[in-house]
Amino acid sequence: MHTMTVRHITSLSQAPQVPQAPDDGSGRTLMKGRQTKATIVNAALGLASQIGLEGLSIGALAEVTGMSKSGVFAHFGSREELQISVIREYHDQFESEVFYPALSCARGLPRLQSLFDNWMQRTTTEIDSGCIYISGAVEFDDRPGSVRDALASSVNTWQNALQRSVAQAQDEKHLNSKADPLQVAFEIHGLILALHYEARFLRNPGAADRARKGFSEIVARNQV
Amino acid sequence: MHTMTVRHITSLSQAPQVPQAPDDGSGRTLMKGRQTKATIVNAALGLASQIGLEGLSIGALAEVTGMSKSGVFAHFGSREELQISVIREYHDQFESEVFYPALSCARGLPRLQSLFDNWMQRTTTEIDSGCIYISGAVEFDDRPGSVRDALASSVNTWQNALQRSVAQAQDEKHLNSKADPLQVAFEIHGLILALHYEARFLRNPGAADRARKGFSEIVARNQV
DNA sequence: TGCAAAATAGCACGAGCGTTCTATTTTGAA
DNA sequence: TTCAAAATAGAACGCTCGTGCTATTTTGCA
Repeated sequence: MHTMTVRHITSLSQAPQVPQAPDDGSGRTLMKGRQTKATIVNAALGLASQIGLEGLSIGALAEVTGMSKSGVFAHFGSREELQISVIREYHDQFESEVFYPALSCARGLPRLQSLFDNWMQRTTTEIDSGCIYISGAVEFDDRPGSVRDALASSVNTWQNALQRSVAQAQDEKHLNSKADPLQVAFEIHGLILALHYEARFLRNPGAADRARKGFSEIVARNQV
Repeated sequence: MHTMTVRHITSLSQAPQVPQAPDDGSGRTLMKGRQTKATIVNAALGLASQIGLEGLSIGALAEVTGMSKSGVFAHFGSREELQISVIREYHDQFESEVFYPALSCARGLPRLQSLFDNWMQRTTTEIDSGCIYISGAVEFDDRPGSVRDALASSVNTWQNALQRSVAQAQDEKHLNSKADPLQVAFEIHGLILALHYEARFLRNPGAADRARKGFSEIVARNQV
């Protein structure tokens, strides 16, 4: 039927593609699509935490959010873009739960201790929920592409922040100047990974205490 | 039709299960199915190391071995049983590459050092190939079932062996009797996990050296 | 050498996947 | 209140998956 509706052929310089800024907080001028997308990404993060970024499926996501598959899909254009959105969301949450709060502690050892405490707090939560920095690493460790790149970049940002904090503790003479920030960060990372592995997979009790003990030993060994 | 052969993974020497002993070496009396199954399991282990136990597909396995899907399938009866066979094979290889060779070193610190060296050697290889004890942990950390059980049981066997070796080093007065074997094993495990994560996923150079350095620090701290 | 049993192949099934195309509903500025 | 644009739904596609059936080939003792 009357399919030949003549399209309005406008000029090549189109109207703004992503129509005006949503101005997130104040309600109005915020297009509904943005909030829906945020809802989807949050649901996706919850799903991906448990079953992994690779286990994430648009069908399951549609069911959880009460939308249609194509409705969900349209917000991302591809599964990869959805996965990247999830990584970005996790990155933001990690930053605001672990990194930023520690900035209110004094440079040096206090801040390093705070970074570790916050990280422990987050990891303890993730014993139940799962962690996409850990599961994603094994899912994408030899699967090149934009998802892997986004994940690695995000993890690297955090690792660098941790290493900087160790170096600052050296500057403040809280830690021995002979210590190697890369070495210290490596060992701390190992404690977190072992905690996640032994508590979440093996369900061994006491893993959190061992991680904390390990951290204090690392600090003690590298103190001036 | 299918007899459930739930074999005990933790036993050191497993008796041949169903039809009479294959007498592996000499050719005769060795049913062809057994060698084919061994071929499949080996191919499956290679595949699973790279893409994970969950990524393992019977179709891909059939292609790799030049068989039909149903031909491959018939040897296992289910995908789960195939995954468990792979875990068993990995367990055996790990035992004979990491655990048994260390038994020729003297009880105590020499044997513990040998266990760690062999483990490092194996993990270094797995930076390229992948490790199903690590990838499997995140794939099955909240997916109950026989695959998870087999994996956890296998990992626990190794953890116990490691802890025993630490305790023996205390008996031999090589390590401080105040040390906690669980704590020491936890920290060593963390070093291996960090090595795998940072070398395989992040492609950071120098991770192996940092793991070795970490081990020697743990030993030094717990020495009498 | 014969022949049951074991091993393997061929085929089809139902389900779930990401994605595309088109139609419909909803939105929000003019 | 109007109406183009944005958001969402619906249906269909080609694909791969694990698994179940039935045929065919191969094996290895009698």
